Amino acid sequence: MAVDPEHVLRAAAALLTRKSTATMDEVARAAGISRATLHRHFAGRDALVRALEALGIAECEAALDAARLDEGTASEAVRRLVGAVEPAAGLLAFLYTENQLFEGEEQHAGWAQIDDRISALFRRGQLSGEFRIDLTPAWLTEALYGLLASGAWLVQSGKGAPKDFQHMIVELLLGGALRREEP
Amino acid sequence: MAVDPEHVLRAAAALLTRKSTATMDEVARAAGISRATLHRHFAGRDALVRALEALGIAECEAALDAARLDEGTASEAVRRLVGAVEPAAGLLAFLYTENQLFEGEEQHAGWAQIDDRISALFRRGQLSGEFRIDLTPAWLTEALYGLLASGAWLVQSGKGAPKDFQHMIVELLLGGALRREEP
DNA sequence: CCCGAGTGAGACATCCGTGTCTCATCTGCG
DNA sequence: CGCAGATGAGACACGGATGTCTCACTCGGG
Repeated sequence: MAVDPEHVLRAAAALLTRKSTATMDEVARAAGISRATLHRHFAGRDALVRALEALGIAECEAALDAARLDEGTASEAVRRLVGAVEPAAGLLAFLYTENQLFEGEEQHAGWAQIDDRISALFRRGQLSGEFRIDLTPAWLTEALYGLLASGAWLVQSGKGAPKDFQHMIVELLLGGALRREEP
Repeated sequence: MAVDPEHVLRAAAALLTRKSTATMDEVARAAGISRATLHRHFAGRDALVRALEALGIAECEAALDAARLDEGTASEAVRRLVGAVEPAAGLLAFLYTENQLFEGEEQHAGWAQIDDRISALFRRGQLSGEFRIDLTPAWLTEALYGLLASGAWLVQSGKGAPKDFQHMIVELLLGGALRREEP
């Protein structure tokens, strides 16, 4: 029975999201295949992570496309983006921390492109007067990543409901914790 | 010459913050001692991480004390807290990700206590009408952790200035990205 | 001065994950 | 039915990190 590489990647993502140090053997088990077969499809752990990275980037790009960042207000676009990226949040959180230990090596060019698209969204909001200008687009982008990871972690640990994911992140990112008189 | 365990811990924290997979040998080198001596003070890598955890908790508690969370408005307390915790942000970011792979094992009770103190601060802000009530204290606490990690990462990667650390985090956490007419 | 605690350097065994290989089994297709 | 390709199970060697041990050196106090 032919193995579906896509399915293997999904299983690997789901496992590594929870246990980033999982063994190749554990990944194989999680995917329901043997270690040998896993190795036939992905040369090694490195190749597997690279493939996951490519998957994460692809999902990110898809979410960016689906969110139509150029349409409507920047706030609406941010809300759509968070909603669209939610299913991939766990995988992204894994890759986010994984990337940080690539130290010397150059990171995948795809990330820079994603950074640019998100930064451009925040910049658009600033230029339209919608967002404050004392917080740099780079920081807002990084903060979005951090909040996505925190949100994914909160949901995964059971301390938050999945249905609140989008609301929690968008409201905090855009509105902040302070109470307002006026919307 | 007697080795100062405190100094060793500081060096280990500084290194592991940047490279979380650093070897015992690398840690020893970073601390300016031999691997044998490192092993005499910390039974193994596990013991070293536990000691770092204790250090991180202690610094967190110290920051919580220094921030005097019960005085003034909750906003002011949050600002003081972020400022006080900044020096330990790197270490905390390391422990934050490290804790997630403790999976089955019970995590150090100290973290729960810290969570409680921070959650209590946000709850105080909500009760006083200062903070909005549609975001749970648990989420605000988790979000603070995420923003601290993102901020530390931004500064460490050179994409942000250390002097902006406190402002970036506090302003985003409390005020959000939206521009306001009124302070 | 001498002694002992503490340290550095290195050897050594061990464990764990990895990568490769072989062989038996199974499945789908002609 | 029979074959070819794919899979599962396991053995095996390799490398890296770890933990332990020994031995020589040094520094500081009695």
